[in-house]
Amino acid sequence: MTETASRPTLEAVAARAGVSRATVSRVVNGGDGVREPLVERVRQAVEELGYVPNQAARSLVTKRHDAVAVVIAEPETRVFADPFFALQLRGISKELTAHDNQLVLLLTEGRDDHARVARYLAGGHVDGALVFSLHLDDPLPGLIQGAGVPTVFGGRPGWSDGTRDVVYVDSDNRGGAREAVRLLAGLGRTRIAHITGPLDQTSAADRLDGYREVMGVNEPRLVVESDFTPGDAERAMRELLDRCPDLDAVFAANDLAASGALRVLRERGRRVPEDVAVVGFDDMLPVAEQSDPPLTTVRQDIEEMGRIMARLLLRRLDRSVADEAPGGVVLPTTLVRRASA
Amino acid sequence: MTETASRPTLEAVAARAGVSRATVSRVVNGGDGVREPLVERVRQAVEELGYVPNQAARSLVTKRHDAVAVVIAEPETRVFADPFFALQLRGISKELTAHDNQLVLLLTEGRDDHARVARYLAGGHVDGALVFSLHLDDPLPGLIQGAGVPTVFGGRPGWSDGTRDVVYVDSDNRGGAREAVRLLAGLGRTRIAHITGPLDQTSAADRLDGYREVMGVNEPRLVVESDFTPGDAERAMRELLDRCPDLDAVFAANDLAASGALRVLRERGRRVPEDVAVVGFDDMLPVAEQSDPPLTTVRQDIEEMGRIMARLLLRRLDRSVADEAPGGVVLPTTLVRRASA
DNA sequence: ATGAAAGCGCTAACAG
DNA sequence: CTGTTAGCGCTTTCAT
Repeated sequence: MTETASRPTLEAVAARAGVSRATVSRVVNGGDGVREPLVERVRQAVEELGYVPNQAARSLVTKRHDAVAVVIAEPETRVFADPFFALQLRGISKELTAHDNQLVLLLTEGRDDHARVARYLAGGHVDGALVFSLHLDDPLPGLIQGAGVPTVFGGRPGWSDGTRDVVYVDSDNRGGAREAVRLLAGLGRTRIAHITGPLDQTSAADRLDGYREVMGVNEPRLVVESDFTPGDAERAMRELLDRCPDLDAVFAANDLAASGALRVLRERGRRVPEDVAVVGFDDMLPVAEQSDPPLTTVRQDIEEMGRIMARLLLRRLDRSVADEAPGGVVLPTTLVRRASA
Repeated sequence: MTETASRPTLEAVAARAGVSRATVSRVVNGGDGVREPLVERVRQAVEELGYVPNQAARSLVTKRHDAVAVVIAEPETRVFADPFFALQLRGISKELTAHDNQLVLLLTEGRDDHARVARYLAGGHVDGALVFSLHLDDPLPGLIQGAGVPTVFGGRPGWSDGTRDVVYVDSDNRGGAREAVRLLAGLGRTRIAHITGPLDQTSAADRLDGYREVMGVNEPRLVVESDFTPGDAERAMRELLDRCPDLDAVFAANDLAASGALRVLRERGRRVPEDVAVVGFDDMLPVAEQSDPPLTTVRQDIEEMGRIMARLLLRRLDRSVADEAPGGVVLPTTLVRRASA
């Protein structure tokens, strides 16, 4: 590794081009109001010296960092077992880089990390934050709001039931669930069970709400709480089958859970979809397409969600004044019909 | 959002504590050579004002950023369909934050992005880079080496066959493959097929090598190239079955491919493991444990790989001089026995 | 052991 | 239009 040999500074470029630092700075930052011949000379010098602006110095004066933090708070390891965040990150990354912003990733694993993240955000290293707070009781969102950094949340934060002016992007979990259950009902199924996700997450709670809205009557025997994992969904499915041997459909809160349900159904000799129709949620391709039978499911465009979060934040950062639509953006879902229902 | 109200500076703390900026700086950075009573007073002032050092200002003088870039070059979307990178990121993140370093994530999607990444790295925003270069012909690694940033690679880079002094961390793909095939052979299987990964990736190539080493004879009819996805693995499995109807085992280059193979085997009426034994690679839990039957597979500790990469890089950064063991670190794999073989 | 002062590399008034 | 001049907030000699 060659010694970094202190990269050239503005000064050096200026000398080389025979102009002042200010002029070089102008050219480097867009070249407005500098006459063509000079611009050209400076460009040349920049090229020859391989000049790259020092971001630290720039930030020091502009107070801009062109960087945003992505905070993923996830106590459970589960999250990394599905491609959810990966997709979201990709969407975010695309949008951010399209606007020359860097993505600083902050993964948290527990209470200690919370303090660290709060400190980091308060330290003004980044211009804004994109936060995924999945749990109702998560203290992180509060800390972050306290840090005074413009923030957009991924998923409806549980603690902001309408009042606070948080900005968030979410899928239409409730609407999607309604669609799923309506499909099942339209198929003539009458005993439609629901395997929920962890109800301390708004996405799971909203899906349950959607289910209930369509079902009308509240039939607790048809609902069992689970945790979005296939393993626990198997347990849930068994419980459901024991309680209601005559159920003829199940709406699982996500595809992973649906795949667990499918397994139990097969093991118990129920044919899908003939005896029991199954609908999942997410349209996580590797799971939904590869399950047996392939899953009918509610698709949400995760990558797009990420992109929109980034876009919202960037817009907020641009117009320095807080403006327009503080609330939430809710993305539509679409039903994807495959073999399981 | 309250106006950021310009955070307190060192100056402010100094005033408050009745000392000089230099003293505050010393305390903030460890407090060596400052007498107890003063240290206490400064600490107090820092606390009261909620002072957080401005990283940009600090970097400007120290030329240190306490940040490292993680570059994930992935032309294919496939990668995000499995939790591989997520796990690796988590390992990296843990190690990095344990040493007060930030993680800047750079995702690339094509040629344009390469230039951008190279520029970013050359721009000296980060102290080092962790790079995942999975393809033989990837130009990125070269660009990065050119940028003169200390780098550790994830996975053996294809272009560095022994010569260049690259640092990398990899699983023992070849050894793991050998173990898998030996198990199958030990089970009395004699016609062991192999579904490979994309052979322009060293991991896939190494696994194939391991397979061949144990098989001894080169029997091309038993090997078909695939791409790590379940869908294409199905195609591969069918081809294999057509060419060698009497095969009695298959070693798939990863769990996803194994799951595809399993599906075709079932569809063709072959019992697993009675008729055909199957072994995968990765031990990607949601896939390996949930497949039917559960997969016997070669486990690699992805998270640990990430952690070690970070550790290596951090060590490199500490001792400013290039020192010791430049080569590669190869992590052992372990065979996990489940029902499929 | 502490303080004074000199920049780090850049942008942003302000002159000219 | 271009150059001059102040700093941005911090670390780091160098005195004291």
